[in-house]
Amino acid sequence: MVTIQDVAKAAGVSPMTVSHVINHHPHVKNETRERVLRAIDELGYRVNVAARNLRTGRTGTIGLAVPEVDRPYYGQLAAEIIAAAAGHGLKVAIEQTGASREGELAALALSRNRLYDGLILSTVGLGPADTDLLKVDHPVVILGERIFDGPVDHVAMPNVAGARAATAHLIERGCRRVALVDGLRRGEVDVSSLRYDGYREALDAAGLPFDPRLVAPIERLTMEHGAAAARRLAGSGAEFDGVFCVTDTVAIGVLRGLADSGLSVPRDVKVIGFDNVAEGAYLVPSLSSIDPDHALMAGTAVGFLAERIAEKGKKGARGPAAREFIGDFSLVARESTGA
Amino acid sequence: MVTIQDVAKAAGVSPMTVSHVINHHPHVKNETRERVLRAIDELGYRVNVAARNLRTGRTGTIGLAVPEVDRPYYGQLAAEIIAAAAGHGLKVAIEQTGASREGELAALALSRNRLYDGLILSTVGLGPADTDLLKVDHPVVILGERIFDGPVDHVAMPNVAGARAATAHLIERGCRRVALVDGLRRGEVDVSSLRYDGYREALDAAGLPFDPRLVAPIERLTMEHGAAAARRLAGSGAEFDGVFCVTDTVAIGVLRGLADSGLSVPRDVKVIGFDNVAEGAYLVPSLSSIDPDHALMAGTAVGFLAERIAEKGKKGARGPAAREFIGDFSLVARESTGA
DNA sequence: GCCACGTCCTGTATCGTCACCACCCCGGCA
DNA sequence: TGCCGGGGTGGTGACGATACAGGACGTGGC
Repeated sequence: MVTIQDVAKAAGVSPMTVSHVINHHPHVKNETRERVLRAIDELGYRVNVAARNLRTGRTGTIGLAVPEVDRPYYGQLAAEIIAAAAGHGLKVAIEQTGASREGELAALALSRNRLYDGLILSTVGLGPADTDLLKVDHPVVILGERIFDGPVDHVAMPNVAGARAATAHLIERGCRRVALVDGLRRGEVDVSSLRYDGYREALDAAGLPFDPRLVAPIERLTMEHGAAAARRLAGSGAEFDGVFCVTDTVAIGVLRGLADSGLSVPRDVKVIGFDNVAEGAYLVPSLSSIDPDHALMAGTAVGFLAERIAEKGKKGARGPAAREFIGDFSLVARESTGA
Repeated sequence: MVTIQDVAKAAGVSPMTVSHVINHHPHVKNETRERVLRAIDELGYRVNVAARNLRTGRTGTIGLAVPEVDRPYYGQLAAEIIAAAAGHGLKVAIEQTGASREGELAALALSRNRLYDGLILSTVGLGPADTDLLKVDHPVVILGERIFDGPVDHVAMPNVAGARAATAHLIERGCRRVALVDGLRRGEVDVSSLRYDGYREALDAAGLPFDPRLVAPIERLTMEHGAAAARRLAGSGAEFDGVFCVTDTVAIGVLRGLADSGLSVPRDVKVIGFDNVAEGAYLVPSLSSIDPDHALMAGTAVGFLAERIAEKGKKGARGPAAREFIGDFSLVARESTGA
């Protein structure tokens, strides 16, 4: 294995000069630099990242903990995060938490082992009760929802407002009995609870009554459960002419379930989702959705994290207190809520 | 920062003993072990992964280079790989190559920097001409297609056989004019070329003529391009009653494009894809596809890589020569090829 | 009584890099 | 002439862990 020493010897300089060249430090004569670069090339020298990491205390890698990358939403999120991180010279390692509290804690632990410079955590399992666990001395950014008064930076979706807009859109399009397919509401700050709130607000604003029979809770936010929920709704005898689905992934399942039940979208029932995953535009009927501007959210999350990582370098200032960014959204009306 | 030395001092043992405890080495008295564990706990000691990596020459992380994780297929592949790697105690960092040759080379370079113990490369841009570039001294497994006589392990899809089966299925269901939507065929070993071969074989076997007007090449294997291709086909005046799509992602677009053109699936046109992505089962109509057993392929790829990594540890034997595993497949018939 | 062996533990020497600081040299300026 | 400053370069010493070799001690066989 060829080390920096070997290169130094070959180029007739000290290892430090080689290091300066590698790291683009100034104060190296052009001629020297070129001699070093030539030696590097000839010997086929490659920096040993592990040694550098040890010396600098940085790994150049951040962790991204998501429930499962194979759900469309998280895959697209991961892609955005990776792209944004690349802009900061950071690599991204993905942890799958399986949407469980344990998985999320395990990801936190890895970060604590200095395997990652920082962690972007897309929480599902952690709740306000766990804020203490987040009081760690390494950079963490929570992405996707809000942990009330958490001690770390948050990049949150416009959950309530988006859900309200989605529901209002259904109502505008003529729906009077809007169903809701959402996940288990465990507290005040999980996606399902927040979007439920938005749904309720929109009903209230329109003066429509809330009918608990139109709420179909599902255990996991998957296509499978979405489809089952739609069939359950259709089979329950409760009348409904619109469905707000807590995520697009669920909505894809719901569209399927409605078809299974012989209901036509948008004629019999209008459907809207949340997340605006790429697939939505290509479904038949195409899926209306709330678009939370993933790129901006991903960019902001990575930006927050990068700042925290940078400020750990300097000893002084701990930087600003926990920040919160709530993304904006736009409504994308497509065929599933069409006339 | 608390180091192994601090723990050793607190527990009244040598750093090595602490190391042994951490790494579950035998030959440590129970009482000693517990004393050490208590010290670790009290001091809040965490191993410094960077230092361990430097000393052992391993990082415990493998790279997974895919074109883009936000395409359903690669997202699902990534999920399987991450799960399989976890079984070997390996983390996975994802590189997005953007389906370009440069991106794939960049991923190789990172691996060469010992940032990763090994690399799983889902090639799209590299061709047989690049086999030399793969002659590297660190573990690499090519996943997804075959680079002819490459010097590294391969885990390939049953591309030709699968495509033949898909096309034959359309023919069995009564199609006589089967169109093909595939990517650019650049050589002999890219996905598009191999699946094209399978398509041709099935036509020949059924005694159906090949009509070049029924081949719609697209630049990138995306939903967008798939939809455009379908509209092009429908508008071209060429008659067709079946479409084999080179991937499911493309097929999702094709279904959309056919709907835009007023064609009904499966009544007017039957459609089949390749990959069996999860979404396929929930589309309306649900998508018939070739299921290549992702879990097995992912498991095999990770297994190959893990073996190579292990054998690098011992100095002797370079292990077996380049291996090749071609996965099996099954045909999943759904509504899109229904009566 | 002696040796061989297994268990349990330790001292020391790196792994390859970069931070820190010292240093040299030379031109410019008082 | 002497001093200063800064561009360019190098020496030293960790970073925190583990590999390796080996030592102390106890046990058991002959």
